[in-house]
Amino acid sequence: MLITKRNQYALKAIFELAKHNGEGPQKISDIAQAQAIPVKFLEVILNQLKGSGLVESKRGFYGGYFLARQPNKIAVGDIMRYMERNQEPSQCLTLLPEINCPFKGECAFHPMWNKVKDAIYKIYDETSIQDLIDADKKVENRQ
Amino acid sequence: MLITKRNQYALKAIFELAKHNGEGPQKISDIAQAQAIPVKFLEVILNQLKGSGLVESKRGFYGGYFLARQPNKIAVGDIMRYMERNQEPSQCLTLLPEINCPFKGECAFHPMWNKVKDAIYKIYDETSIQDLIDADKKVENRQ
DNA sequence: CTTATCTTGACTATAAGAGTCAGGAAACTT
DNA sequence: AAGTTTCCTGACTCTTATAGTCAAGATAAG
Repeated sequence: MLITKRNQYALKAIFELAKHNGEGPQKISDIAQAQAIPVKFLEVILNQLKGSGLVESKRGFYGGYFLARQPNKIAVGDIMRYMERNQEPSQCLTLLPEINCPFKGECAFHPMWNKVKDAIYKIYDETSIQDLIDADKKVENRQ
Repeated sequence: MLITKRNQYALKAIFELAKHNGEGPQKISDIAQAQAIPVKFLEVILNQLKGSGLVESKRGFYGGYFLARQPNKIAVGDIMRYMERNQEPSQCLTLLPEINCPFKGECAFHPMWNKVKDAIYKIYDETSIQDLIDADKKVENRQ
């Protein structure tokens, strides 16, 4: 599938943090519940996300996670790019099958794959977390 | 990954058929060799592709596969759309994780996913098999 | 009637992804 | 200082989509 669960969860977690931006650290368990993410899995993901510099954490009693920047300064593309870079097992899972191509840079399909990749990231980069929050509020009001 | 091997193979097979368009039926084994695809797997894929109406086949001695339309009348999007529709096991593999979204049509991410999907298919639909052939020729000339 | 080729459905294998477990380390509370 | 809450970490298992194979059958040409 285009977007792994892991990446979706990363996005949702940051979305949830943005919702409570300025309210101090948010607990993993709360984020997990709000976004329907398995707690233990989310621990792993958020911990991984710290490496991106997009989120920070605090341990102990009133600990939790919080955003390192304002939601309007975080693009979906920032998250996706980081998560794709950090796919451990192999590189075969990255957005496009560049590695599998037996003809490498010379293959006839490459230009098209690149266009696709660019088109996807154009949208990701145009969409900030704040935009998603705004969209979310609209949906809520409609109900 | 964004594009499964199966879908890549489907695209490559049709690309290969287009290269020899007008020369009569092409054998599966030849296509497989030219495009580095496991023969038995390609048998399955090409057979599946018949359902799309993009390719036709002929059995027996001088049998094989051939295109049902001219390469400039086949868009990559035609192939991709058909292959995505025919992913058997579950629908979770389709291009975007719509089914997995616990908030269905109301979720804040949906508009973005749809934009991404549209952007991808825009490129797929703008690219004909003939375009790929032309790109391929250019690469060959450069060498 | 023999050979080359596609046809078909069931089958197995692999690997990526999803998710868990158990224990450890920091920070706050009392 | 002791106890609780929370994040941290790495190794581990489970699931399932995807990849690929097998074997027997059908059709067309020579």
